[in-house]
Amino acid sequence: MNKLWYLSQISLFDTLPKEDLLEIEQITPSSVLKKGEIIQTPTTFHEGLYLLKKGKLKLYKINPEGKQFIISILGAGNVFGELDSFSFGTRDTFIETIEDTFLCALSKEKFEQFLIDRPYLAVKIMKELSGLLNERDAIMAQLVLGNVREKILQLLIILSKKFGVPNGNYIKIDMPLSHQEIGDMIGSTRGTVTVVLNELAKEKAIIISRMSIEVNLSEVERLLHTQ
Amino acid sequence: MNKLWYLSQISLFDTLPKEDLLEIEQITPSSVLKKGEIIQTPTTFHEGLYLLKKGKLKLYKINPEGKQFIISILGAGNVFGELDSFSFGTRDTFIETIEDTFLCALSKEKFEQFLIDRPYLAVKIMKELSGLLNERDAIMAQLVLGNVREKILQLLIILSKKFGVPNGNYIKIDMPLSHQEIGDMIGSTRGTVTVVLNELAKEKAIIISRMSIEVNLSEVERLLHTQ
DNA sequence: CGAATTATGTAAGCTACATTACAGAACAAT
DNA sequence: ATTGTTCTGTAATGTAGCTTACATAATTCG
Repeated sequence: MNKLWYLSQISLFDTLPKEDLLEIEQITPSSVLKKGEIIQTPTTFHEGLYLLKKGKLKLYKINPEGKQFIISILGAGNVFGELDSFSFGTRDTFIETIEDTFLCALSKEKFEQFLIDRPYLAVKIMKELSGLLNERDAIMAQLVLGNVREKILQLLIILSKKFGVPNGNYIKIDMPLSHQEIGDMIGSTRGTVTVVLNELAKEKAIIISRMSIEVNLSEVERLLHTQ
Repeated sequence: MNKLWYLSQISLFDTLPKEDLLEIEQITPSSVLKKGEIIQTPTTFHEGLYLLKKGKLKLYKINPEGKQFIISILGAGNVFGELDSFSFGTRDTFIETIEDTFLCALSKEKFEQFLIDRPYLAVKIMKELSGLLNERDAIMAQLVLGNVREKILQLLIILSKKFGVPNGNYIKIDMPLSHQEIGDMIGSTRGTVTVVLNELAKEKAIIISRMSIEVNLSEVERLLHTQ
């Protein structure tokens, strides 16, 4: 599996012709990161865009009391980083790998030139950003309006759509995921998450084991809409 | 005050040369709406982009129990609407005027042609969307991590920066604003908002009267950061 | 293997905030 | 002026979910 294969998996660039992909491959230095490395904090970021080729990142904020809120999990194909006053929603956040990860970096100059040469890419990015924005709005509404059970149900739906791998009647969320981290994604606590997950497991909506969740998507969706 | 004046106030278009503004003016039909009109619901939207020339809109979602969450307030200079799979964060939302409002509409064809002719506009839109995204992330974190008092403090900061008019040592938020609506913006309730606002007024951080709030910005910021 | 670490289960007690309810004040409409 | 409507103040009561605490199981690491 060469570099080129990864690039074609990256949604933002998936409509580029082959010669463009080859060019990106040549101009982008790539880097390898171990699980648990912190790539960025609100005070230490460097300009540039990054393409996530393999692995997963969590994007989070921390409040003055040290409580963490995970805004989003990025997987292969996502882009992040900041250029001028432009970013993919990663400004003032912590970014940390939650798996071993491969990145490739696009410098400011390279990206700008790339953009000038290919006007259709800008439209693609506009749509990508617009999608992120709509997604965030939907999540925000659920975070504000729902109770913990509903928030967990919605989170499971989102994660299994984004990171799900079919496994019989269930969809396995392909990611190590502790109850604490789930709590940090929905603004709840470890203990409460444990209780709700066990409830849902008893109702056969999910199957849980240590650091792993499998989702019966249709059942979870049903539960969310019939609360 | 002619149409052209409004257009130059619109941030997305504020770097366009005069001849471009003139062209927009000619190609955009404008419309006038009374306070309280619902422009869009999740099921009734029509394609096109809209420039808000004067007035204010609220953008909100409603959950199955009928509870409302106001995602954002748009003022003069903001753009909204949807084209293809592209929007400014207004997908699946209700949009309602909270003041008498003037809009001008850009059709799909006009907008696309405009974009093709002016590549720098795409970059401007990318930055605009990216700014919205970062703003939403910051708000979301506060909504999840903060208590009601903190959420109100942050909201007052945002609103006074976006809609503030200096008035002595205070900044008047230039918008009719009930306690219910404030509750709907932060996921709280009318009664709780009343209590907290009266607390803040007693602490001289704000001055309140019916449907009106003036903010002592530095004091409000101090309170938020020293909780 | 044994020790240290991390994830999970569970429960008592507390608290911030919602719910509900009522009353007065400001405003709008006729 | 009178009536209806909307906004605001306040308080009693209820409760979801947080805090804290402790115990067990699973994993990692020396």
